[in-house]
Amino acid sequence: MNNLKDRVTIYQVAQAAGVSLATVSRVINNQGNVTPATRQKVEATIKKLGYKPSGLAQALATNKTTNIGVIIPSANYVYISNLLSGISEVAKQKGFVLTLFTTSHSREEALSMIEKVITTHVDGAIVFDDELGAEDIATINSYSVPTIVIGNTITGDKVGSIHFSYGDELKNIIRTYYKEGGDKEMTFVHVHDGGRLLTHCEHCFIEVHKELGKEYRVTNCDDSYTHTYADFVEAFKKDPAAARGYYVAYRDSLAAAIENAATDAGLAVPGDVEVLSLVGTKYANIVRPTLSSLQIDMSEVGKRAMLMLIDLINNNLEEKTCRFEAHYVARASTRGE
Amino acid sequence: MNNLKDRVTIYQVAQAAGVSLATVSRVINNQGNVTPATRQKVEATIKKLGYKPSGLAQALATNKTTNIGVIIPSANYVYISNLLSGISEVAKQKGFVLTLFTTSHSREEALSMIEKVITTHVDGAIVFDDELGAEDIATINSYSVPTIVIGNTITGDKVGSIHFSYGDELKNIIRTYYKEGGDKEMTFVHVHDGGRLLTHCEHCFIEVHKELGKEYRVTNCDDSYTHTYADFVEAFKKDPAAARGYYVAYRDSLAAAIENAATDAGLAVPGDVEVLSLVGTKYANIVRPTLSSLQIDMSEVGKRAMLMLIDLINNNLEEKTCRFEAHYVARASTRGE
DNA sequence: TTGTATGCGTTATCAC
DNA sequence: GTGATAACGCATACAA
Repeated sequence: MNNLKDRVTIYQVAQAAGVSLATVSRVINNQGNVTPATRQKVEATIKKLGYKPSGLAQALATNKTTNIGVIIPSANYVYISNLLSGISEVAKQKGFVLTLFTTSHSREEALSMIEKVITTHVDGAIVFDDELGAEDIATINSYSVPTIVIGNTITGDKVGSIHFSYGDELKNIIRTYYKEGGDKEMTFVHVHDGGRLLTHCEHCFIEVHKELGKEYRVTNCDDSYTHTYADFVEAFKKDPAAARGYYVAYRDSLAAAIENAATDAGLAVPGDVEVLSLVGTKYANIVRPTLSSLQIDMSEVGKRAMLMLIDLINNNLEEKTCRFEAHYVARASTRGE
Repeated sequence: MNNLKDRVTIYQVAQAAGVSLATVSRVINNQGNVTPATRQKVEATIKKLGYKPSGLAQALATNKTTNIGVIIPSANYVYISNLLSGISEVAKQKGFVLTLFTTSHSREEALSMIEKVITTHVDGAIVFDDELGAEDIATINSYSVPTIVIGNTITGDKVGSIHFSYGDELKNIIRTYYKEGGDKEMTFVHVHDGGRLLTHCEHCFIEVHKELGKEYRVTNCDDSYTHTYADFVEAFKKDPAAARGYYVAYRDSLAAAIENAATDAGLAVPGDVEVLSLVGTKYANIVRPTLSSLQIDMSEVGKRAMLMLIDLINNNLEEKTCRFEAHYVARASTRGE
């Protein structure tokens, strides 16, 4: 259990080099006021002893960890790892390190993770959890640790946010579809605990249908390719006539499950079945037929979030909120011209 | 910059509750020897003041962070996020937090990350970096921070390892292919900086071909779906006759690029072109034709790594090394019966 | 049961 | 230029 016991400390370096620990500290931090001679002497013994300063003690003394807390749902979706990858890239470049806190689509867990983030003493945090509401952001704000919330519009003194414009774009797609003669009934494929982005999209989906006076369906599916595929194959085979429709799915793999099910059930895509993926990734382009999708470059979102956070930490953040437009890419899974 | 300045300390709680800070500390850590009355009093003021203990100070005092350093290549491949997800799950369950260090397929960077891990004062580390060699593991070992290395067989006093049996299984596949009448020439699709796992596979690929006295090809491709797809489409269209072959690709998306290119160039899969993916994920089952692949459940690998690490930290690790078998799943992208 | 004193490994403010 | 010394926020052995 004494795994860190044999750690070389600054004091041992000082003793071995025959100087005071203050001098060693100066050498480490590249501060002036130290003779080249003694500097070399100290640096030599540092190398000899294999000394590495304790980030812990440094952080305690300076009140600065170079540590960013990242709260994300544990599910390993491609778009989340893209986000993480973007955050990570900028963080590394700017000298920060990421501490990961994963939640499982539950508001309570997200809140408890936020508390954990506080005790972990991070310089800032990036939160991507769909379950968080306004009052939760207020809680975060009250801790006064700089935070960027992704997928929300709420801001605060120490809280900035990035949100997505999925709803409007989805509405446009649907309006255009009917206007250009689309005649299939649309089905929104709902996922349990999909988060507020999905809820928002579903809300918009229903709204625009009511506005247009069109019929629509909402169906549930499991958040797994395999299950969804099996369920739809069964449904499609049981009643091919009823299968005909335009399906709006949350993610690529779910959308792919539906189009694969259709194809394997002998239905034509997009002839009989059209499919739209809301959160498209590079896989929208890999599966066949290629998936029409709404796309947001989550890696870019991650980079932006990290940059905003750094500004927020330095009290330099001008625009506290930032909007990412989802843009529609029509591919082969829907009709188009 | 004084973002943490207004943090409530244990001392303020003690003062507000009219007790000594030692008592507060006892309450926090649920130690006995404290009257229910004072306990309640302290807990009340903790809640009132919104006190959260500083993990930093705790770690410094106890010489224990509950922090695991994870070194992975920054590339956001699905199999890596699966690994991370597995690690994360067990870590959370066991009360550890993950600090992420990303590298970019360079040995130097991996080594510098290891140094960073040391200063970050983690309780243990999990390293998944294909570029690390034996001497590097020795370096890790010298810091005596418990470490699990994934993708390597080397161990040390404080170093355990998990390795994969890709090579043998790949050789079996190739031998079986020829034995059962497979007549296509095989091409190993090489990726620059693909890491030692890829190198190992390539080595085995060549070895078994020499053993069998068969011709083979090795070609380079870019580590990106889009580029690889474009390159292969061009090549396939230019010379469809030469295109005929069995291609061994590193990952699903690369393999998918090849089979999509073949299909789109008017070639039949697996009639004219057969494709095998070395590191299969769930996407092997989603793309069409489905991809024959070697599979290892990276999430399971992650879980196991974390469990081994915990044992290592507690000096309880019996088997310092562990082997994961890659198993072959024949799907529609290769001939089979 | 509770309080006091010391140490964890640094940085930073002083004197010298 | 260099060396004592006090923080940083907490845990803990020891004393009361």
